[in-house]
Parts: sequence; C-alpha cells; structure tokens
Amino acid sequence: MIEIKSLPTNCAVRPNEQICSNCGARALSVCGALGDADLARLDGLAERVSLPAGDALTREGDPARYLYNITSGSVRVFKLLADGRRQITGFLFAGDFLGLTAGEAFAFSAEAIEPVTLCRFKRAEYRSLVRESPSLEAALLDRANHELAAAHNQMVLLGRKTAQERIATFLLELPSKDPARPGGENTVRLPMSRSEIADYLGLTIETVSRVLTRLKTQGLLRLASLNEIVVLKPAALRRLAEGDV
Amino acid sequence: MIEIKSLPTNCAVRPNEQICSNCGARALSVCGALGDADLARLDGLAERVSLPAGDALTREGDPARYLYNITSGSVRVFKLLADGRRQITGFLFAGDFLGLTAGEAFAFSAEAIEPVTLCRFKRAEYRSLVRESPSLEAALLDRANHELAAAHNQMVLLGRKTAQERIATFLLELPSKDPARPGGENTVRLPMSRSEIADYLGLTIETVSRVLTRLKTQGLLRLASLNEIVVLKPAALRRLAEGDV
DNA sequence: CGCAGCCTTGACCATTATCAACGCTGGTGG
DNA sequence: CCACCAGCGTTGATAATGGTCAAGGCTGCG
Repeated sequence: MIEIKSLPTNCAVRPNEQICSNCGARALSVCGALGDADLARLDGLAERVSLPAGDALTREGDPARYLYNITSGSVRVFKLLADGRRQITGFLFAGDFLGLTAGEAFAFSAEAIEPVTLCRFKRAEYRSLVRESPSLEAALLDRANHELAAAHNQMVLLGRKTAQERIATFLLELPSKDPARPGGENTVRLPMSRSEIADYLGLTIETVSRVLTRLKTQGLLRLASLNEIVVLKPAALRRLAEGDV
Repeated sequence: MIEIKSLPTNCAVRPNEQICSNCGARALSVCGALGDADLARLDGLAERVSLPAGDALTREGDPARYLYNITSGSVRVFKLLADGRRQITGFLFAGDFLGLTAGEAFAFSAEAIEPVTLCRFKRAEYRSLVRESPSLEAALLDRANHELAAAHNQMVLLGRKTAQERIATFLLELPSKDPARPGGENTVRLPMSRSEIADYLGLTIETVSRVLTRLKTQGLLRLASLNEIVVLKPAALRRLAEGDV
C-alpha cells in the first residue's frame, strides 16, 4: 500500500519534498514529478529489508540482481585496490538510490554504516518499468547527471585540495546530503568513523583527527561528541573549503 | 544531410560502431540502437563548428546554451579553484558528448587541446528532442552511467593511488577513450601536455616527467616522441596500475 | 640562428603518511 | 557498581612521497 507523506520534522525539508513511506522514493518524486500511477507501480515491486550495521548490500563483481532505495540509516559505497586500499566514493542516506549505474555486475561494494532500512527491487523488473515510463527515465537521467556533477567536485577535492580544505568541504556538504539532522542548524551528524571519513577524502585517520583538532583550536568548530560537530564559524569554514587565501 | 559510415581505419573499431560523419553521433548509435528517424532529426539540429587549439567551448558558470558532440580532435574539461589550481575531470575525443550534465549553467570549463571539429546543438532544442525520443533518452542514461563509473575509478586513482600507479593507469586507459590511434597496438598518443596530464592525475608536471623517465629506465615503455609513447611491457604496466605488489 | 615554450633533471622542502604510545568510552562480566 | 577490556580516536616522533624552486636542454618556428 502506497502512502505519500512529508518527511518527519527531524529531516531536511526542501521544496516539494515528499517521501514514500514504503519505498522512500523521495529522489524520484523530487526530481521527476513522478505521477501517482508510476509511484504505485514502483511500490508494487518493492520489498522492504532491514540490515544491521556492517552488513553488505553489494560486493564489487557480484551480479547485480537488485537495486536499492535507502529508507533510513546510512551506507558507504567503495572500491578496493588489490592490496586493500579503500576509496569510499560516496555515502548514501534516506532517499538515495543504489545500483542505477550497475551493468550486469556491481562495480562497487556497499555496506551499512548504521542499521539500515531499504527497499529492494529486482533489477530486471525495475528496468522494464523504467523502459515504459518516460517520466521515470527522465528522473533517473536527471539524477545521474547530478551525481556526475558531484563526482567531478569530488575529483577536484581529491586531486587538488589540501587536507584542511578537504575536511572543511566535507563538513559543509555532508548535511545537505543527509536528511537526518540532529539539533541545530550548524550541527553536523557523523554516522561514519574517522577511518571512513579518511577513505572518502583520500587521507589517513591521523590526518583527519589532526585537522579536526586544529579547526577546533582555531575556534571554527566544536566537537560536541565523537559523532557530532557544531560549526561555529560557517563563513570561515567556507573560505577554507574553497581555498580563498 | 546525414550519412552513416564506418570509422576510418586509423580509428578504434568496436563492434557495431558507426559514426555519423556530420555530427559524430558514434556514442548514441553505439549504446542506444538509435533509429534512423531519430538520427535524422538529431542531424537536422546540428551546426558544424571548428575551433583552433586553446579555444574555449564552455566556461564554468556560463549559461548552457549549447551541447556539443566532438567530431575530431581532443578537449580538456576542468574545474578551477579560486587561486587557480586546476583539476581536469576528463579528456574528450571524437564521438564524445559535452554538456549533457549541465543544468542551466555549465559547472565546468572545456577547451580545445588540438584543433577541434564539433557539432553544436541548441540545448533547448536538444532537450525537447530527447523528451520525445525514449530510445535517445535511454542511450543518454546509459552513457551517464558509464561516465559515472569512470568517475568513480578516477576517484580511486586520485584518492588512493601512488604517482606511478596513476601514470600507469592513465597510459593503459587513454587509448580506449581516444579513437584516433597512431601506429601500433601499444602506441599511446598524448595530444595533451605534461601540465594537462598532471592536472588530470592530481600531480605536478615534474612528477609526471620523473615517473615517465623511471618507467622508461625500467624498460616498461619508450618515449617515441614527446607526444607518443610505446608501451613495451603492457602486462608489467598493468600490474603497476593496480598496485599488485 | 635565435628565441620561446615545454620538458627534464637536480637540490631541497613540506605536507601528509607511518609507526607508536596513550587515552577515552562504552559494553560486559565479576 | 565497579573494573576491565576492546575498539576507536588523539597525539607525538619520524619518514617518505611528492611538491617547490631553480637551472639547463630540447624542439619547432620565425
């Protein structure tokens, strides 16, 4: 049974934002003006799943049988080199999709960071629905293009920014991706460990820790707890992030 | 007037590969099984343009009036930080598209590396054609997903690979993107300067130069000229690229 | 032939990684 | 209820990869 409702008040609220309580189709309803008929049909294919922290959604090289739509929690998406070096290519939160880019096999692994709830679609079924629904396809294209733009920004970060600029950028952008917001306007929730932040930013855990300490010492932020940071001077942090000297 | 023909013999030939001599619509005909009707209509919107080396196709922030389809030559796509640091997010060659990811404004700059010929489409016209042609839209989605996968690989390179691994990866992948092939199987054409290679790989020109010299000294490759490299030991290079210790 | 631009090579330096020790924190079991 | 332990995070000392600065060489063009 499909049911569209507003996001709970502790979530990011953006214009026209709706979430399907069953399959978390926020992404589609946002960017595609998806009709009720499409939403209902999509909903019919969905299968709800819960995963504990640490469990894998996909593994690099596995046949891509399912696509996923995250309903709650957070997920790390990454690729590994032969010797175990890891690059986290993105974090996913409620409303995000996983698997759209996959061909026959996944080119990446994905694991739950926190306990996660999601909707699972058989890839073949999903694809045939997409093929019949132009508005859905347009929405997916739009979404892919946004992800591509984000990927290009991440290349700038990884290729040309200093450690401090990477951390500043990360702290400023994370909240806009994660609809689960803690207390205040400038509070950043960090569901991921230091090691995951490091592997996302192309750094080591020690460097992440040191830079956070330095930013704290400079009065730009406060470490409310290990997993919660309060940005005290957003403007200054933004200047750091962009390398405005 | 539309005319579909095989790629010239000095180009990469892949299964089913065709190129529209007027608009270079290789990409679309390859991945989308685009019908003649769509191709013809696409062709009707195209406007041929030639650019000398160094000229800009787009600038970051400019309104996105046109989309481009490269017919010959090569293009650098990049983003800049405030202080001038540059990250090249990709090189484009014959058959590649530019501007699909753009919203109202370009989020990147693009400049000709060599003299370039291209087809230009008014973005609004192109979009309305896409909206009416499901097969075209599907082809674009497919293409966007491939680019996204490539972007993730580049994140691994930028975030976690050593200078030597980056160069090795670059030399192995470049020929598969560039249909203009020089002499032999293992010859890599480098239309771009050392500075552009550096900005693509997140390195400096000195490091690029030193690593190439080292690989030459180790007998893995030969610098036929400044812009042409012969890979002597592809297998060894591949091992380096993947960090197989 | 000479100049400009790019590339290479060398010497030195700095940022970040590595290695190591310590501390905090949350959970468990005595 | 407290103590201990495991795991993660922080801090410090040292090392190394790659960057910076500088000089010299090659190449193509006027």
